Amino acid sequence: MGLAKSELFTNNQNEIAAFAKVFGHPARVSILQHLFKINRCICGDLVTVIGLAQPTISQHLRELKELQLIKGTIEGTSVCYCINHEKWKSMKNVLTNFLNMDVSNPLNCCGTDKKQNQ
Amino acid sequence: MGLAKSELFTNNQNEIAAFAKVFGHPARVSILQHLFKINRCICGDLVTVIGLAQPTISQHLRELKELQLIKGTIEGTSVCYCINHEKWKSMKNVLTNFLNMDVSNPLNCCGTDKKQNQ
DNA sequence: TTAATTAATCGTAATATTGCAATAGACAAA
DNA sequence: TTTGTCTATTGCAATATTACGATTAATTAA
Repeated sequence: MGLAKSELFTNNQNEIAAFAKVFGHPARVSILQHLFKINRCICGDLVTVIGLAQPTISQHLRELKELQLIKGTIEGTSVCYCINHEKWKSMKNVLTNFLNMDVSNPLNCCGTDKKQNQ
Repeated sequence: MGLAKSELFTNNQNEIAAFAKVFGHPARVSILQHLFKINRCICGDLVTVIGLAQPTISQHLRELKELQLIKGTIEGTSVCYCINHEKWKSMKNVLTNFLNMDVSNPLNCCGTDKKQNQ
């Protein structure tokens, strides 16, 4: 199918998945790291820095823009992209909450004497 | 192509993407939340709780197992799954480092007087 | 042994993702 | 206006993902 049955899940679960999904490609990770590093960037830079074709970079930028994690400002013929700090902060909250899940009893719940299925 | 050019990126970038990717589906988010909540789970439970078919759940469990975020122990005819806390902790480190990126100057790098490209 | 239970695997259909060449659109410079 | 520069969009090919019915494999119970 290729299509997640999102109606089976809570808004929070779908939101976590949506943010995680956009980080699920190293090019987008790399783009974000670059944007944080230089705090200003145009698309052409990224093509050189990353080594993917211009339409590919543009496509990855669009996915980041759709989640509002970055914003772009037109400057003449080029576009200046930068991190949307407010959105980044709220995304970080959502994901950090998920990553910080913990159990009352952190001991191994499965018997170590049993056969490990893997 | 559908295939990421992972050779263009650092090990760290690929690792971040791999972890994020596995969280990029709400079913896997839900499975992990359930495992944290009850600290012990058999596959059949998940099929009931989540509402996807058994082969689908099994497939999602395999992806989580491949990254060693969970482990399964055979108990009779069923399999007890639980969080691999050591791996969860190291994954959390990797992703938290990424999410905690910050810039020296958190001000908007793009002029607000310019046209917003979106 | 036979039957029942449980989870993994296989096979397949539908859809999504990745990547890029070609093109289009927007702007600046000449 | 024309030309050059930069980014977005379109269209497409290759591959990946999601989901599930059917089956298999492993174990337990009768």
